[in-house]
Amino acid sequence: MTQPRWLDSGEMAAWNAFLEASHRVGRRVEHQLREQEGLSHPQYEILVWLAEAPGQEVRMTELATQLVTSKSGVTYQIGKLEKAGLVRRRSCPGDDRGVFAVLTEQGLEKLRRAAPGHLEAVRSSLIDLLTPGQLEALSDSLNAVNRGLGSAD
Amino acid sequence: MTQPRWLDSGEMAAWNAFLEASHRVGRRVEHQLREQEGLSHPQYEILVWLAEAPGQEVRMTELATQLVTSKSGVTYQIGKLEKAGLVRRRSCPGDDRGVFAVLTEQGLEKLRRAAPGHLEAVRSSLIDLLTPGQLEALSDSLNAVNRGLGSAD
DNA sequence: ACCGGGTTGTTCAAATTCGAACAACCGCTA
DNA sequence: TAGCGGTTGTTCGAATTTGAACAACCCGGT
Repeated sequence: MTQPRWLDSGEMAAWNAFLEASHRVGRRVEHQLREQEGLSHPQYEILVWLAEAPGQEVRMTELATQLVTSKSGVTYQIGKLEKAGLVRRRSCPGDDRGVFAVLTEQGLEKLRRAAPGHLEAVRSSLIDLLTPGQLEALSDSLNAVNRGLGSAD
Repeated sequence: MTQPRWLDSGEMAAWNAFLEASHRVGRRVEHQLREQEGLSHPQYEILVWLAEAPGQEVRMTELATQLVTSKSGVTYQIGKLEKAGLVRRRSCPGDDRGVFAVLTEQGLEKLRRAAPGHLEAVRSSLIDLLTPGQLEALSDSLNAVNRGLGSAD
């Protein structure tokens, strides 16, 4: 460890803004989904990823990677969604270890019903608070961050 | 509810980038603190807020507001920090309901030791991945978001 | 066919988070 | 001073998350 590399006031402000925004936005989105749709945000995200995947199915580990969460977390949430009939499990042909999470018809229906309210929450919590230029700049910056962190896990 | 206001591809990309960055950055920072300093991120944040406050003390509810978390969450974490000797509680003169969380000498020491590694993690997870221009743009955008959400809780 | 290293998904215990409920208290008003 | 709406911090149970440990499996080299 060499000299500590402190953050200047601008860098610190950016970090604090990032932290605060993460919490505030995450909180609002989770509340909306929970109260109006009876879904947690992780659950909703799973439904989205499944709906967009070919065959509406994704392997458990790939789901964990995409959602940036733990494997056990995915096991837990898929269990919940399965009990609710929104998702089912399918063993993976050609790999006895593998498990596909598959979106059910009910799951797709649930997603369709939940989407408008969720998107409205995303708008009011983030999108509509920014000018088009700000939004684009935000997107660019965060994409750079994600590119930087995606490789070095 | 009127017509659903869908997100265009740019808006959706921004939202996904925000979600992914929140998870990736939060995860890295939490890991670093946990592994190298034995602190959770919420705990570290509490120490920072206390250190910066006049008298190194903050009321419980104010702490919850600043950290954008729940009151019971603060009660829990302060309990942990108190057991570790990093924080102590002080009843609030003039308001028997009130409780101050006070940073101890040990707590300040802990913060001083933990800060360099934490800041290095913040750098490698966010700051150093962006150009100065990108960082400023990010800061501006997120500040706008926080201003928008700060009032309408 | 058989190892040996790597992968996959689950289980488990521990830690954390949240909101609702609660008791105690504050300040203001009649 | 008695009452009442609002605030404060804690407690409680339920839900969620995590990593480590694990059993089962895959695959390439021998």
